[in-house]
Amino acid sequence: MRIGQLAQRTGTSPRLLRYYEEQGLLVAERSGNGYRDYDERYVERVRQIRGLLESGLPTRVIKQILPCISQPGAIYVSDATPETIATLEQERDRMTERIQFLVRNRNAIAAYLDAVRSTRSEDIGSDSVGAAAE
Amino acid sequence: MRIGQLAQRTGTSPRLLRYYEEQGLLVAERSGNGYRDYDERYVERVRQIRGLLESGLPTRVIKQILPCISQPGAIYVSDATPETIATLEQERDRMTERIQFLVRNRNAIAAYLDAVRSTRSEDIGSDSVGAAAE
DNA sequence: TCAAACCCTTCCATTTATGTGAAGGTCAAG
DNA sequence: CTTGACCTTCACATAAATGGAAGGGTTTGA
Repeated sequence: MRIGQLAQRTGTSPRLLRYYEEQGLLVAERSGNGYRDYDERYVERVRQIRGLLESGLPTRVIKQILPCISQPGAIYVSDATPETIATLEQERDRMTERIQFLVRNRNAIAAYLDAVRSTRSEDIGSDSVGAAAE
Repeated sequence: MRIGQLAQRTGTSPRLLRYYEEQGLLVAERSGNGYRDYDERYVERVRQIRGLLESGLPTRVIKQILPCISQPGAIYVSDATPETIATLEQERDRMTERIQFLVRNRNAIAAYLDAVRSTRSEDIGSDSVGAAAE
């Protein structure tokens, strides 16, 4: 598929996909006319890039971990240098920390919202106490 | 405590803490001489700011959610406008998505590392198969 | 007491990372 | 032969953070 369609299917823009290629994150094949040519797997790959970026990982790191987690089977296990492995272990641990941190804070927000809900319903009376729960 | 000490205890710099104050993220009390005066709770607050920023949340959002999750008891429940509540609900959900995404990818990395480990040990022989497991 | 270390504000410039806009040209299909 | 999608390239935008200088007050400890 061409760049426009991939952009559409991933909710991004052609511009952004070209930018990712420039950054070495998402290098496309080329068809005869010079157009970028993406196959189906690129859809998921773009989503992963977006997600990792939104989770605060820098492109430098994404570039390293993406080839390892894009392959369904661990076919490409061989091309892992010791440095890459070290990076991966480090990032795995960083992600674990980040997850714990986010869970704690998400729960704090949720708790606050619950508290607000009870306060509100106390203020108003006794109506709709459990309404609109998650 | 003064700004230098807070910086030291949070692994940041005075410069950054002043910057956060400028951004409305971390407004300090002032003692008589004009020096910023931080109490113990600011340590955790700084860590929360750092963590949320590293997790990809913009300052605009952090500014809104921080007052709600900093209070141990939900004392300050009252000063929540409907818009704030909407933001909080939205961010709670976004964080949930982010958590799920991170867990999936962290697990993918972990699985890859495990695969590498088995491959390596197959290559070498039968030694140290289950060593250094998480 | 006095110097070093710390603090203050303000201003301005720069860096890094992520992303967007637009100009000028090519390709393909109706 | 026009329209729309694509190409490259250069410039610009935004957010977070850093650095430094000017110019001046405060604390601390030798």
